[in-house]
Amino acid sequence: MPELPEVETVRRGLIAHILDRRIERVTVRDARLRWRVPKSFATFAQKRRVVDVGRRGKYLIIGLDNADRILIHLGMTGRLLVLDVSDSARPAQKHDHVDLLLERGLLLRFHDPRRFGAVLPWPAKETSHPLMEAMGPEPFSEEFSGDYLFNLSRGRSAAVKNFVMDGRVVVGAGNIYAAESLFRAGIRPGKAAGKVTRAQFELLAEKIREVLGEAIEQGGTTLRDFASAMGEAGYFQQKLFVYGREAEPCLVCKSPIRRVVIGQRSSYYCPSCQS
DNA sequence: CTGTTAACCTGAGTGC
DNA sequence: TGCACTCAGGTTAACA
Repeated sequence: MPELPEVETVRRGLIAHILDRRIERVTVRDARLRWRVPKSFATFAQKRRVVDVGRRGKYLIIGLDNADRILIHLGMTGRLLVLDVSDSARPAQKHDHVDLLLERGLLLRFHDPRRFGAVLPWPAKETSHPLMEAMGPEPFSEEFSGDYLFNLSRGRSAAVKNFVMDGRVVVGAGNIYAAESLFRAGIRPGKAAGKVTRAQFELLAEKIREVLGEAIEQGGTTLRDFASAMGEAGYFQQKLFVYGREAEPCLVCKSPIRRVVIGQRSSYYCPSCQS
């Protein structure tokens, strides 16, 4: 479900609710996520106060008062729900895998039908986390630029769409936003990364930032089940030019949008606007 | 090193 | 209704 804008939307939603609250109790109903939630997790998180809600790529990083951190990844279908215990006190539903009961009657609940997500401890004594070591730059960082993409892509035969979706190249561009960025930059998704010109990468880097930025402003893209922490839908889907629009007319030139599979993922593009 | 593929898992939708 | 099949916002591990 979530690419960078959705994770950022969740992060912003969480800040208002969980910051400065103590974690009273942790319940792990099903530890079988992308990686097992370790047995030690409850002890690790309990009695700690939340002092920060950060993000790196698509990972949420919940900072605790002893400098330990909780890593959360939403995978494809993960959701984090902020529930008011006193008013709803809903019993756990199917796929409600992890609960963090916070002080003053708030419940942070991790729900994930496909279990591609993750909830992991990240102890303070471990400076870097193995899952983040090889991670590429944030799209809004100085480091990320057309030159950066150009230099890194020389000699690479992989499709440019796979290239920008590779988290080691740049974080945050998933299947939707990669397609939308490539459309706005006028580049076909299947084009070899090594054949994309410097000028094209300059435009692409700009469009990636533009698309991600607009999506964050719109509260993310809601296709099936994305909702912010408070259950609000995102609205960026109304601004999608190509994603999920196979055979529909291009919003710019009316040519039918094409769908092709690249790297096992559906890829959408306009054969006339993109070359 | 680069590139490709299978795999992890459940649910929704479609066509017969 | 039921069944078989395809597809889905992510990422890693294993292979060539």
